[in-house]
Amino acid sequence: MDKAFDPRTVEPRWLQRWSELGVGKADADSSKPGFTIALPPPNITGRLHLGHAAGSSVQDALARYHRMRGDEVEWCPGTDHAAIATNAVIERQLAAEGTTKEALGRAAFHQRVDAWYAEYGGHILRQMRNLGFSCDWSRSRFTLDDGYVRAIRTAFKAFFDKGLIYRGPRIVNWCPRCQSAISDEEVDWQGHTDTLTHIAYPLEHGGEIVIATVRPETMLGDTAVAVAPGDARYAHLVGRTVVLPLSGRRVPIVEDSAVKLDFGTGALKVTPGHDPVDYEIGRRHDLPVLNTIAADGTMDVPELPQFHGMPAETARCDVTEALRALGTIVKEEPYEHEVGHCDRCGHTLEPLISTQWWASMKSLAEPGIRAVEDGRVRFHPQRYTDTYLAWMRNIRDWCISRQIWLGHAIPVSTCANHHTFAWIEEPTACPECDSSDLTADPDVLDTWFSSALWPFAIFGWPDATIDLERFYPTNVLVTDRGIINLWVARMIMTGLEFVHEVPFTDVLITSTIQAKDGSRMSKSKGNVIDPEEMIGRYGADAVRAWAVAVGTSGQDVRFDEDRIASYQRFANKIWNCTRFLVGRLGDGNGRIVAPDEVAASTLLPEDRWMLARTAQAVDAVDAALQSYRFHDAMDQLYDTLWHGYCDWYVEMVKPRLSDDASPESKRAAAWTLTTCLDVLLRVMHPFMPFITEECAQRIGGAAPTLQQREWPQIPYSWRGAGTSGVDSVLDLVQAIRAARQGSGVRASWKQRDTVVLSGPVEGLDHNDIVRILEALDLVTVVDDHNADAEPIHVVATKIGVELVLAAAVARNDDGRLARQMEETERRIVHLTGQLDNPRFVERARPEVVEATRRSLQEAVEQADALRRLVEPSR
RNA sequence: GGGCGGGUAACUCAGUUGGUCAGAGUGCCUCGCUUACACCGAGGAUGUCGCAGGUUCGAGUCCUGCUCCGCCCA
Repeated sequence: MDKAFDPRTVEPRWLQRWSELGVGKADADSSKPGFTIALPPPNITGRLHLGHAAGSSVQDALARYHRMRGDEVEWCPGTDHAAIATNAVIERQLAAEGTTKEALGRAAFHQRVDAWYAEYGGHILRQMRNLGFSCDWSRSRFTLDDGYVRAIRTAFKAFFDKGLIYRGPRIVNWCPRCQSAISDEEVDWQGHTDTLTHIAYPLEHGGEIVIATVRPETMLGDTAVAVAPGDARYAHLVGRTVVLPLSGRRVPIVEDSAVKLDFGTGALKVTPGHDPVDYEIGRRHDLPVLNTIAADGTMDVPELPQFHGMPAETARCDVTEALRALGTIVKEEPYEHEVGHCDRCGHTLEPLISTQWWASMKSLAEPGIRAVEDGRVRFHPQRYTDTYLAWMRNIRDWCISRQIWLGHAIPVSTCANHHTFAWIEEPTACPECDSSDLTADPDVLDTWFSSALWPFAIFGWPDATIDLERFYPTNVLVTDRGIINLWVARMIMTGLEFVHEVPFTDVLITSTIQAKDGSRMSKSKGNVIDPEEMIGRYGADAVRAWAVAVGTSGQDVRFDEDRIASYQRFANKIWNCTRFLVGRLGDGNGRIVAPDEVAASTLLPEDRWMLARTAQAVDAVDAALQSYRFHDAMDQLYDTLWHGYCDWYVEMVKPRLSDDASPESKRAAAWTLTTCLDVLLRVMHPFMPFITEECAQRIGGAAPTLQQREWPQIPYSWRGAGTSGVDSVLDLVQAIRAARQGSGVRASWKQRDTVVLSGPVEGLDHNDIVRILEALDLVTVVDDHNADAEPIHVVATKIGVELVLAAAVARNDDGRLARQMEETERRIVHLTGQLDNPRFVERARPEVVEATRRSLQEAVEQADALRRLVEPSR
């Protein structure tokens, strides 16, 4: 084995092996319990980013864990057609070529799209395969697959026939660049500093009312001025008429509770055609709706030719100037607010009235709310339940149509006799009047409509397939909190509606990885971290372990490359302790000769100590994964392998592996070393699959992959075997080391020091203590020290010693004992105070009081030991 | 404006029902290249757990207010 772990030579070997063994492929006929994860489908033309890598690491850990637990695991991958994004790319290409999609025609446009998919599509899944994620690649799905299209049309038609889908004019978020409506959930709000302009609107018959707005250009579409009900400043004006500057139109002053008293002047210009709040006000007061901005974002005011056709942003300045010329600008002040941008292309959105298809959500939301309220779906961390419920309880109808060409056509046609109907198979005649003069709807569906069907559409719904029966509902959904409403909620609603079962029982929300400075990672800021680069630098295991440890706390985390590096070192540690066993217990061919199990009676206390620690780690991992606390699991494994196994156990046991050790003791040590490493490798495998495979392979008799090994079953005998005695000796070792260093002895001085034990350790006989002490440190335990040697006194938790340094150094009491004494006494005072308080003894739980008493006793014992050592010798 | 979350060692973060919970990793200081590992080992220093109140025998841990920073929704 090489001196250091090199992921670049190890990883490719296992990628190939897993692929040959078909590790991810699920058998729908298996009789094992099922465990299913639907991979949140990434954009087919996308590239893997850190968030994907982190989320996939978590899913892979779950998948690998459950395979080892004996479940039939289906982790179904796939991709999403990302209509708006891809549509935008193609349109940009066309524009660069000096043409448009309209000039090209639909057929040619779709050819362009197919060519684009062929060239860039699926790259992200290939990246995932190359990183060893154990998805079931044989079941990979794409939202434009034929079967998937049928699922979408089936769902659409079911909604349509139930009257849950309707078409009508409403105010929408319109992207003038994409030329399409955008749903509320896809609006990217960005902070802007604009100008809040106060404008005096003259009243008919004299007087004025001053309104404040950040969008003066929309005043051309004002159809009212609103004030808050009961606002004393304006109550006398309600019902009067405003004469709008520039257009001269007469509009009423109304009262509406949407108006905020303390915002601006307390008087609001109402533009129902171009502001969602105003739209609602307009509905309540039956105001006319004027469209003064066209779909391309230019002013549509033919009656005012000086503004007509200019971009709205330009018009904002020009209108302000025109008003200034009229002398009606009262005040202009800077104003910070949030402005909606298109999620996909970044363009500023323009709220405007548009005729769209809508899905009525209220009746679908109710079962979805109940499913979460009664715990059929659980969010982790739990608090996201509130995010979900708040949105569901205030749900609004969903704009499902998009005016782009790419995507699923809205499966609706209208015949010459104005019969409108939804269909699954493309129709040739109207089902009502048999007319063959049909017009198909030109719009396409929101991509999220198809995503909403993901957990069952991937398994063949609407057909009653074996896969659907076997794998639905899925168990866990691992995703980002940003799409709880956009996606998770909708999957729950459609799952309940169409398959009558929740689509998953647990939703695990992963952390958002921020840039080092806490800002959001984004391509435009250029602060994006490429996961493949990190993997190249530190190895896949390091990146995975980091992602799993850091990515499930439910808290945002700042990217910290050093943290990944620390897991690289951990992988190296795993490698090297395996290398140690291969060196000492190997067959000469790089494999460990697995010793036969030894009789329990031959195990020494330190062997039982290691078995117990290993058992504890396995239990902790199981418990942690039960509640998705991956961080705890990783911490436990890191600590047990590095500090328990490598730092302590391997060091304790080294002398027993030499040729002059007793064969029985050597066998016990060899068996314990091998067995514990094997167990730890298996338990670490879900988190660090490559290094664990590579090392486990070197322990004789292993299966072709750890994925075919069982999750360790810990024998009862491993647990609870009294190990506190060993811990006490280890404390003592640390104390001796500290004392020696505190005395200024050079560490390189290799003469053995002498130790005189001051008392027994429970559960250990004298030989045990001597063996462990002498194995871990350059000391010899003797009955008594030389009378003229001056000892250093050392006290650990339960045991004290006199340490005689072999090196003739001047005593350099650094005040260690005095500090220790002080600390212990402080502790005694604190604990005594607590126990002297009758209210504590009365009210605290008995086990707490008991624990406190024990602590006090230990402290007193330690103080005694300190005194015994210090005082008589002075 | 409404809601949620965060402010714990120099840095990045853990702290599951209030009672050894003041931790880890990194960094820093001292020492050591001892045949598993310098991607290492041994030892060490560092925190009035954002601020102010309150509940409690006892509070990073619960409640209230304030403050700063994120996110979601309007």
